[in-house]
Amino acid sequence: MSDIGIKQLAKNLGISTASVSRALSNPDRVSTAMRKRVQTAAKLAGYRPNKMGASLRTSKTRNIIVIIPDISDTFNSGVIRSLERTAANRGYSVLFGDTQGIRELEITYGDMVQTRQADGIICFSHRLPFTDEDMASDSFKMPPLVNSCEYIDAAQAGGHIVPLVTIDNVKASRELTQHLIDLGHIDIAVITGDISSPSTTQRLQGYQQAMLSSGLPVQQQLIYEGTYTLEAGSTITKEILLAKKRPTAIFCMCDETALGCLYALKEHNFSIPNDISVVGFDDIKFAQYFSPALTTIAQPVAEIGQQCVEVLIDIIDGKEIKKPMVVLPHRLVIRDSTGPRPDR
Amino acid sequence: MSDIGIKQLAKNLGISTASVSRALSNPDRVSTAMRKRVQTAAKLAGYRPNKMGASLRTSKTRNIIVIIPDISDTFNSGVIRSLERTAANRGYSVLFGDTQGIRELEITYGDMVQTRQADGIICFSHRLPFTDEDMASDSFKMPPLVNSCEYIDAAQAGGHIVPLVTIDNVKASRELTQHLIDLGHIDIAVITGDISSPSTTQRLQGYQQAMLSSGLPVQQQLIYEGTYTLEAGSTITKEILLAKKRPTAIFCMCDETALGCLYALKEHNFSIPNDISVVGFDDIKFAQYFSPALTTIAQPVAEIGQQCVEVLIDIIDGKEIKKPMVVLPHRLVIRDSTGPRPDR
DNA sequence: TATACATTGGAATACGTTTACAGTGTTCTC
DNA sequence: GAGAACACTGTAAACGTATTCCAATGTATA
Repeated sequence: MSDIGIKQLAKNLGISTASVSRALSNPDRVSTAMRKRVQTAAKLAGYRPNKMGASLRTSKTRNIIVIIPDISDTFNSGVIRSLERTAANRGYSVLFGDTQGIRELEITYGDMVQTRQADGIICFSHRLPFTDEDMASDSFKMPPLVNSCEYIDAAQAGGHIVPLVTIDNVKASRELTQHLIDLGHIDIAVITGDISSPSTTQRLQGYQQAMLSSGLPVQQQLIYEGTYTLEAGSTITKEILLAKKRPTAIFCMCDETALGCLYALKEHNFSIPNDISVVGFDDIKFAQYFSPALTTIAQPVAEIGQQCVEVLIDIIDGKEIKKPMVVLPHRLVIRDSTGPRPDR
Repeated sequence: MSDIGIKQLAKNLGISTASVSRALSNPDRVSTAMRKRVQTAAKLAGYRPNKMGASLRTSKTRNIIVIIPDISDTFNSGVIRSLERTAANRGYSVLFGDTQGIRELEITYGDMVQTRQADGIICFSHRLPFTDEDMASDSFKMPPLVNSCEYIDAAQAGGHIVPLVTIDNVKASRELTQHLIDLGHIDIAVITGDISSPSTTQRLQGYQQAMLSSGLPVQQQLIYEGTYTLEAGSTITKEILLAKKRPTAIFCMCDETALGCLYALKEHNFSIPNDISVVGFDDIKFAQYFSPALTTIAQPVAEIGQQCVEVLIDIIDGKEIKKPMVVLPHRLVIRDSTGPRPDR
């Protein structure tokens, strides 16, 4: 803990700094005697190599910057935890940038690779964290970057391929909708996420596909634009209840929204699933404790986080990536918030 | 974005690196003409200063490491978000270390200040992230560190005073218990958090104080040792229901536990608050959407995060800190999960 | 025995920045 | 108009490490 540097340590031992460095970070390039001597001396003196110095020399920071619109979102939290864990195992630290969806902040955090504060980026947004200006420049070089859960349009990315770790949103959404259709539901309302995000679009697609392939009409007035929040679920559900012809099922595009939805329904004395069925998406840890327990799509949170980091590190290490897209399996979890369509 | 350094930029402009550095980071120490010239050239060339180099020189990283047992805990998430935001405003980045309560990981992350990867630490644990061995060493110097919500025993800290940002857990717990007592409850069960954490002990104290000052007995068999999790709430509640003499109220030491508790009660067809009252602690964003909406103690999440960062940066900047402990106001939020003691 | 070869340690350098110090020219003061 | 004060810029030395050369030593080969 004493503020000792490699030079001082070398001097104490009467050897060169090179030997110290080797003994500590490349132990096999040095004799056993030397290795032991240096290592014990280092421990004794409480020597801690200054990572700044090392980083400057090697131009590797062993940091990963995670750019995320809302770090306190429950689904994200799960992924984050896994990210951090995997990164730590691989010898990387994780920095977080919570952007609140603000473009300017995205750019700021995106810049951290350029300024050598991080070796790569994991992004939870559908936009790249670089200015159009930067990306248009012909000297632009895409830094190591992996996207989590949100597809980035190749056009927006200026032709760059952005690796992606995700589930198949279309398919998951189709299955979830099909589950409702199988229960006899015909009028199925949807509360979407932010309409600008591809995950929302994809889930909407899945919904439409399921409806059409069962010969059911897609009713535009049943599609409500929301956000991935509790509040949206609550307020929009009230709106839905005011409709002349009420749906018998509500598809919420995330679990938080579904909780808001359940809340509003119960507030108005609807019985779930007897009067109205509700489904969510994500399977956050609370979902099974909701009342009623929520039918939803479970995303493999831990695997998503892990894969993001693995792929990113591969890119950082300059390895060839076979597939730019990792699609992980989801799971339809049927609980108590869905039931047969009520007779009218 | 082109990989250009300060030297090259200086050479291009036919000036010294000193002038470039000054023009960019100390603009007032340079003539207007020079400033403009350098700034436009820098922008044009896409020059991004290498922070590693700067850090090495200044021995400031502008990083803060946050050591936290569970990053995905809903209460923590809120604080984290605020932390990150405040830090960013003050020009600091935040690194996260999720320790899962594992001692070894705490140490690893605690070491990041010694290895110059961060300037200070914000800690969410009741233990310091240093080995006893290190702390015993007389060359040990406490790095800038602030504790969030958890008191650290001075003895454990080897006599060091550890700044703390928290609410008054004893008082909050007392008020919460008093609320139940005011409703006529006498047999009030408690589901604690991890018994090793001071916040739990303090909340327990508050409970006992309230009981005693109302002349009610503290019944040891009503105090159940749990953890700050959903699962604990659910399983322990079932245990409580099996007791010969059932309590009429349950005090859960965090909202997640309370949700688990509500779940178990409903599963066994208890009506809340008619049969049993339930209170939580924290007021996580879900609390008001629970059914019934949860009576709880609201912690000022945003302020906690902000204060932690402010105090830490003051310490880093070597400022004298007036008070080593910042106690923020909490708020008793009465919702629908509590009601009068039922007649038996 | 002489030569090639493997192993090991040391000296020096580079990474990219900031900053103390020195130097130059300009303006101000009396 | 001389000297001081000032504003600005350049020179060069760090910061702490990893690594590339080289030299030296010991070891196996011809």
